Formats: sequence, structure tokens, C-alpha cells
Amino acid sequence: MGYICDFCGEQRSIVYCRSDAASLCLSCDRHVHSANALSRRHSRTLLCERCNSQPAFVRCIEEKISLCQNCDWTGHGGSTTTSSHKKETINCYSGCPSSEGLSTMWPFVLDLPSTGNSTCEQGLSLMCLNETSEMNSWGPPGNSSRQDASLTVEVNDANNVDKSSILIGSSSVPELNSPSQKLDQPSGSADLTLPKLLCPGTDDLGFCEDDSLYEDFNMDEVDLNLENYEELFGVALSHSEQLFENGGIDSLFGKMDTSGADSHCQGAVIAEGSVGLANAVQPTYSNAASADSIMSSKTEPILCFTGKQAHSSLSFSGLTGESSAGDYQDCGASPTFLMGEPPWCPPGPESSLPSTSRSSAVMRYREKKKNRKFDKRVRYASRKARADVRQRVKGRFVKAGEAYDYDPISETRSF
DNA sequence: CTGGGTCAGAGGACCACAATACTAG
DNA sequence: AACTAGTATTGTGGTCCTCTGACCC
Repeated sequence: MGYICDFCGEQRSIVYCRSDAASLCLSCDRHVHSANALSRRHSRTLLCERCNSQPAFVRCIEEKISLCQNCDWTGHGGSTTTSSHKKETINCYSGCPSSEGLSTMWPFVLDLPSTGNSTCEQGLSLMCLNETSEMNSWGPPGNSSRQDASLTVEVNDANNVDKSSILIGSSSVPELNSPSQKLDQPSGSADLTLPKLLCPGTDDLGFCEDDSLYEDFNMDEVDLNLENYEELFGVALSHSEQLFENGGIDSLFGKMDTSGADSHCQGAVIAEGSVGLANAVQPTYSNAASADSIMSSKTEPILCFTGKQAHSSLSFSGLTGESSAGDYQDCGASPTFLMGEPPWCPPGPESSLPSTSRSSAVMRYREKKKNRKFDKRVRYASRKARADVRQRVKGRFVKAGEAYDYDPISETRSF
């Protein structure tokens, strides 16, 4: 499905909302996302024109088609002829942009139907394109006017390095080598490549038809990693502290959205979420990395962009990521950066940080971790939408028309 | 060292009902 | 085989309750 708008069921769906896990036509997109301030913050992007079920992240200029990570890989990864296709990253957006705004952002979509006037259009004329730039750090260069977020700056720099976001092929897809994979494939794990991970047993398709493959992926593991953070790296907290300070991790994790089934298949596309970035800065990892170094890599989400181009395989440990990769993609940052510490990144001066800032960083980290919700995964956005507006008594749903003590819409109580 | 009291946090139950899945004709 | 009607099951979020472990005396 996904070809028809999930909301009206009539128009062809154009955009994909990760938060709602819904494919929408532009009209319904504006309608739905102009409902309130929260919905306006939903990050949307074009819908993959191949599988019609996943958010597109790249557009093949030569084929003139928008593709999700999976379809991009299946379509371009295997063939040498197609892998050289020029591609352009696709921005995501939020708010209620005008059709002009969308045309600006997606110039290749020339026939965008008129989206009419939205109630929030004026208020959002600033449109969250700026916001998008922050969220979608792999967007075209120059989108981001803010320079205070190190992550965004570095990423945009990466894009600058990467020839204005024109990407050549998917050949940079890193090899994955997690312990679990090693278990499954004890031999030749070093050669484990994405297609194998994507759709075992299929060489050419793999359009996310086997969701069970990623069924067990969840953020719990990531959370677990973070939970052991201090125990494992009490001394090496400073990397993350800096990210906390700069809003780096916060901007990444804080915008994570584990809801929606849209993350299917994206888990296997780990580190491909920002191919441009991966091309520009792909850390080198040894497949023979020790468990310690692997642990160190995955638990120190360090951004250390030096402009080097390194292309090799990398190892993930425990980053099993339905939510992981998908969410990383959502915020535009490759898990490559989050999970890995480039070997060329020298031990920074962070170790000399004052203990007060460290403790404060730890406190902030704990606070943010406490406020995060990784495990909740909404399978049916429609049901969630209904639950969000239902009246309750002491948290319990009440029959329609009966007295209630909590109304999510009006935030009022009937008695 | 042991037992009792207190506190905080985690996890599960509960509710109504639309959406979805399943079965029978 | 395809369709329709009826029935059963699922999933959604906020609040309350119970359980467990930590801590103190």
C-alpha cells in the first residue's frame, strides 16, 4: 500500500510522515499537520516512488525517481551501471510549507499540486525549512544558517566537501559486522555486506517485505548502552558531554521518533542514512576490533570530522537498529558518527575538563535519558490519533458522553 | 548483622472503542 | 473464487496500584 493517501484514501500520496507513519497527499499533509503545534513539528519527506511505503532520502537524477534507502541500495547498489547514477539528497520538512516552499526545497517535483492556503501557512512562513536544516543535517549546503550546533555545522561541512550533495552511487555503504551477525555468519563475517543483511536469500528484491527480520530491533539495546555509559566510560564522558553541551546528542536523540512502522528495513541500511556523509567522512574500523574497542565505539557517540576521506568497513556492536537507523536517518545523521570514534580523532583535551562540568553533564545526561522514551512504538497512527483525543477518568477511557476528568484536547476537566 | 519502616521507581492493569482480523454463509 | 455480514481481537494513552529494591534507624 502507501500509494494512496492514508488520510483521504483518494489522492496519490506524495509525502511520508514518520511520526504518523502515514503516506499523505499534499493536501491532507497540510490539513493534518496544521492541526496543532505538535503535529506541525512532524518531520516529513517525499515518499519513495518505488516501494511507496518508505520515506525517500535520495533522488536519482538520472532515473528521476525518489528512493528510500532500501530501494536506493537495491536499485543502485548492485549494478555498476546504476551505481554511478547521480543522486541528490532529499530534505525533510516540518510545518505547513506553501507549495512554493516545497518547490524550492524539491525543485525536481515540478508538478506539485496546489496545496491551498493553510491556517498555519502564514505563521510558518519562516517555515520550518530552517528547522529542517537542523534536523536534516544532510540537506543541501547552505540551508543551515545556524552555526551554533556543532553537529549541523560539521555535517553541512561534510556536504560541502561532498560536491553540493550530489552523490555518486551507493558504493560507500559500509560493511556491518556486529556480534549477532557474527553469530549468524561465523565465517566470512568480515565480508558481510548490506544486501545480505537486508534480505537474506534475496539478491535483487528486498523491498522490506520481511519485516520480521528487524522485529527484534529496538532502542532498548541502545538505551542499555547508554545506561552503562558511566560505568564503562566514566573517564571518557567528555565526548558526549561536549555533544550534550552543543546539543548534538540532544538534537539526535531528542528528535528520535520510535513510533511508526516506517523504520522497517531502514535498520539494515545502517550508516547509509547519509550517504553523502558517509562518502565524505567514513571512519575506518577494523573488523578485528576487540570487544572493548567495539564497545568503546558504540558508546561514544563522537563527531570528529576532519575532512578526511576514509573508506573502509566499520564494525557495529549491538547496534541493531530498526529504530536506530531509521531514527538516525530521521535526524539526518548517520549512525556511523554516533556509533563510531574515528581512529584519527586524537584524545581530546576533554579529559582535562573540570569535574564540575563533567558532573553537570552527567546530570544533564541522566535527566535527558530519563525523559526519553525509546521503547514505545506506535503501530497504528490512527489509533494513536484517536487515543490522543479521547476523554478519560483517572487515565481510563470513558464512554462517549459520560463525565470525564481529563480532556486531551481542551486540557480541561468536566468536574 | 538483622528486622522494620519509608521512599522512589518500574511495570502492569484498567478503561472505551475504532480499526483490524477472522469466520461463516 | 469472490463477496458480504457478523463476530472476535487488537491497540491506543493517562492514571492508579502493586511490587521491588535501596536506604536509614
